[in-house]
Amino acid sequence: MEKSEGGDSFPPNKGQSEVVVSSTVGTGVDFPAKKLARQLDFTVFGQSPAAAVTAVTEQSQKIQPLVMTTSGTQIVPVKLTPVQRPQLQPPPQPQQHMVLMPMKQTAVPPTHPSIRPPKPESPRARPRQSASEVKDGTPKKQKQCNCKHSRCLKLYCECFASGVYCDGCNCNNCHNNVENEPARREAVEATLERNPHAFRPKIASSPHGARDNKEETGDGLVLAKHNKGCHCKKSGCLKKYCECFQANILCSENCKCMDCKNFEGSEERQALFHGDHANNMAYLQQAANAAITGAIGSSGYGSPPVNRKRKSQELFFASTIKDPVHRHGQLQQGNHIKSSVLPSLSSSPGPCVGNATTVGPSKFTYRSLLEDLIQPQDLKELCSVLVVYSGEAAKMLADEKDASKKQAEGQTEASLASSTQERVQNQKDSGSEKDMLDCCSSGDQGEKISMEESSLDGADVSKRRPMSPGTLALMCDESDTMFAAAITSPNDLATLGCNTSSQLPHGQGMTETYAEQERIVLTKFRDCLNRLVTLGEIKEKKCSSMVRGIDFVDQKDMIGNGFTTTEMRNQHDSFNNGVSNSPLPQPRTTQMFSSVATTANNNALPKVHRPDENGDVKPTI
DNA sequence: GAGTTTGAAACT
DNA sequence: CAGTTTCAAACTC
Repeated sequence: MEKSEGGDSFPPNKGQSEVVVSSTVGTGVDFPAKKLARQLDFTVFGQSPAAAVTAVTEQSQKIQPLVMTTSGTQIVPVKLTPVQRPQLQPPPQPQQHMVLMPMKQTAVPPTHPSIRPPKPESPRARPRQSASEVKDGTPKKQKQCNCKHSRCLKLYCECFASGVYCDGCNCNNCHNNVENEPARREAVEATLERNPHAFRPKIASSPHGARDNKEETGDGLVLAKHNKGCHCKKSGCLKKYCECFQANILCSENCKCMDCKNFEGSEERQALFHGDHANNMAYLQQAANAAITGAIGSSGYGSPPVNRKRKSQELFFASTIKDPVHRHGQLQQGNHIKSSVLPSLSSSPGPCVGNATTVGPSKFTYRSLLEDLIQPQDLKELCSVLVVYSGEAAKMLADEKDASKKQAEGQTEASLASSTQERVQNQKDSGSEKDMLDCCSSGDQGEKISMEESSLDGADVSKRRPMSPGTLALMCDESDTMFAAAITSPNDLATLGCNTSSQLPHGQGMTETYAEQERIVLTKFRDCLNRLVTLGEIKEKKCSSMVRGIDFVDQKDMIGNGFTTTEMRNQHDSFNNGVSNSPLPQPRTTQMFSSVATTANNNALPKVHRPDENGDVKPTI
């Protein structure tokens, strides 16, 4: 098997087309490739060239011929996608893959545009800083070695081990370049002679390569094994000295390490994990984003690998409680039902839930920063307010139109007739407002706040009684299909509209009213969302500052169900209170709602009372 | 930035 | 295969 994988045939033989030589562990998680360069995967020979090509990133700035084969195949080192760095390393970085390039029966190493000029002695640049490390999430250049005595022709040299020429490295007496290709080739052969697997990936044991072997569990955990295993003695396998740790994998039975702490459940490992994340704002932001977008799981947010090795220590599930993130996830599980009723605004949907319910105790998921901030009743009230706004807008427009119409025609009509019409109109207005409030109250009474239910409600209501365009607009996402199916003719549309709209004499007026209603509703809704964003940012900052406090015990009250700091609690309450008349300065959440409510006709806003979470009845709208 | 520590690679 | 040395990255100060 290995003979055919290319590792033994470095240069490989029988390469016929451009294929990816290494897929390594490019899982997308953020950690520097570093020594993982030696995880070059020769096991994927035979993969489709298309897949191979797509696997190569544009960062293949260092595409260089590496080894000439006797069978017309050339291994070309290429930079590849970032490899996952242990949870401690936030940013991704390019990794190197090797691509077999078809040769043209020439023993001369083909030149490549990206081949840099020979560099006998590289000037110092950033010593000991991987060029491929990234800062601020921006991928940087490939790692640069600092070899001094190996001429970059031994596996000590990461460039050499990666199968790439040194490029911009800080090495001395470098022979890992095109000008020293003969010596380089000789070194490769010698290396392969010593160890036929020298250029094979270190991480992964599957014949399909590292990628296949590094299973991701959905939350960033990587299941993989170091082929040879580490032999750490003093680092506890919790430093980058350890290749397993560096590869973001747990030590396995292949390892011969001493005092290993790189296993799932290791308190030290988790403590390290926590501490690093606590100081890493990027992770917080990433988690927040993941929660919001639902892009949770495989690579968005580093997490400890699953247990692969339990030497002398048992799993400490309880220890994960120390982990704010873990606890977060656990609480998320417990809180899922509650949060799931707000799929669009609250926690992230599927992935989060799936992970939380299917993975082991050390897995964690992410919650929206707004999860505990927005309650179902909040949404209900928001919808109610918007519906009221819609009705008010329609009413005002109708009044204006009516007034202008009367001004135009009133000159010639009897004052009695005019006043009669006005009375009728007012009655209609009242009726429309009443209808709209009925719509709202119907929603309230139903207590069906979940999106799916509200959608059904909307469909039912639309059959029973007219709905304002504002209401329909609020339901557009959920009931588009039903709404479209229900409206089979313009008459239906008119029927669906609230009476306020139907009272308008002309379709044109109705359209304008609808437009105005929609504009108002959407504007207010946008304002609410903007404020939610602000609140989320506030919460994030708060979370971050507390996480930085190192004292994770205190974070219990911050993350998860207990995330109700005074500020956020107030915000939440104010959210519920809406346009409460509290003399105290209103938190931002209050402003979010009050801005909606106060800009409307205050006299038209109904007073709705409902018990809050604590059973207290408070005025809301 | 210099010095130390560490563990893989190389060597015996 | 085991022990030692070399080496360069990781780490510390």
